[in-house]
Amino acid sequence: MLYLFCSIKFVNKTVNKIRQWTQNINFQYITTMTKHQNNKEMAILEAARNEFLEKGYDGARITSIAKSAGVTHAMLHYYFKTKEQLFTGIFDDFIHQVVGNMTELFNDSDKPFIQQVEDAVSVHFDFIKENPQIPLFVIREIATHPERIELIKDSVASTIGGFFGTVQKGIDQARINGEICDIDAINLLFDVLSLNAFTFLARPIFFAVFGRLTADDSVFIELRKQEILKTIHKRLAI
Amino acid sequence: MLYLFCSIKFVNKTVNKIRQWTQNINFQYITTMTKHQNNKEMAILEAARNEFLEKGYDGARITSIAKSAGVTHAMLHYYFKTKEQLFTGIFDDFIHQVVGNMTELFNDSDKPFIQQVEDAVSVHFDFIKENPQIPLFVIREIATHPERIELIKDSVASTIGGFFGTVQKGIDQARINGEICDIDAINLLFDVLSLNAFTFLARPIFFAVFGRLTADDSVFIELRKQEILKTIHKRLAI
DNA sequence: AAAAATATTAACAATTTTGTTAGAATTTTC
DNA sequence: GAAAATTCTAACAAAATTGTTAATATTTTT
Repeated sequence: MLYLFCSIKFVNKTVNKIRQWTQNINFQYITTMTKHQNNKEMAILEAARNEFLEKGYDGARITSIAKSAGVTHAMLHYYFKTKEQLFTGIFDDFIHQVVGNMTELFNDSDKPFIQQVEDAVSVHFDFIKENPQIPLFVIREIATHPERIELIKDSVASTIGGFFGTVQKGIDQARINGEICDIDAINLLFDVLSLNAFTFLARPIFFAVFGRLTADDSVFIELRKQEILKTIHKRLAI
Repeated sequence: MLYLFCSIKFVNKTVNKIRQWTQNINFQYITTMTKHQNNKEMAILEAARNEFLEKGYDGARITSIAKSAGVTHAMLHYYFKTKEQLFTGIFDDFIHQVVGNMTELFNDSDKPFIQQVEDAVSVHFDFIKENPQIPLFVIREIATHPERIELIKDSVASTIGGFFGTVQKGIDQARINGEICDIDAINLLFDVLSLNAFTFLARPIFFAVFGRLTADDSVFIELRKQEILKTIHKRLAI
């Protein structure tokens, strides 16, 4: 769960031992932290995750996070030097979770390509359904602080790049087999991402306006999923 | 442009004359403000609009707005009592702009329904292209402050409700004519909104990751538009 | 031109928010 | 069990942020 991320406390500890402190130590190459090794630190991370997801960086409050975690805010500054640093770790974590989920969507199988795509759409939809705040979180933070994406650009680009290549190969082969019509990988994936993510981006507004018309939140979400599967299916069909 | 909105100064002025001050005076029924009537007030509104669009309510700063507008922040509090009040006016304005644009998408014509839809998709896409920050702005503010939608819920719901009815009638008739396949208005409009809005929601991320692959921002945007038109067309085709 | 209304400024103030520090308490290491 | 490292607390502090106020300048009305 926690990629590229460990606390200042952990770095300090490590550094005390190995005596190699630098300000910009590369977190990636330090052994990842054992979970539940430290209750308070984990409580802070959990609280910070929720606070940042819900309110974004600008709306989040260090004191509010500390209160949720059941610690003083001085404690929070002890484990994580600044708000920015606490945020960066959590942000990187989400980015890798999103990218990781995407790149695992296609698993080699003998199924027809159109079926593989539908499976991927379904898995992706369910992932966002389980993590409905992530799309807005990522979009909002990149939009308000564009410089943040620089930190992860290269690592993400290569991962995603390979993934797009895989999908494009699948498309090319399916085209040769006469299974699908013409489309390129980027547009197909952008369509899927748009339809799936926007369902949950717009949900609060939709239910504020149309709540009285629809029986139930989950009923509408399931209807959207079926509609998206149909839309993508028809987009690929010859 | 400015719906349901006038400044405290203007209300004060009006109230001084008509001697009918109440705290919750209904702005809607006060004569709308003449543009350019007051340079400083307009400069504040313009600056606030940009600041809120760019940074959201939580990230926006009264002093920053005042500086952009070339006035002291005391001046800003003179025209608009609080940050919240300044924001509310601008927010309402955006909501009505978005809803207004949507409800004007379908104009009665003799064209085949599928062509009417494609025209609407194109107009809607271009609207967001001209106002690319609005979708994130609205989604973000509703997500972080859900109570705000209550202020406009009823007025918006009825407007949108009527619009959905119009679209549904068009669908029903086109179905009878054998022009399109089965779909309901809400899903169709949600599809269009998803594909169009997400293009611009994801653009900063997309270009951070894939910028090097694509020649130009505007080229990609145009490609997306064509892809969306194709996707909606195939979704409706029998 | 006098009076009234409106616009503007500068200084002040309350609160929030992030961050620090010195020292005490606890745990770990030797 | 002594020394060292660490965890933790309470109080402090600096800066940012929103908002107020009293006095002054300007414009509008009569």
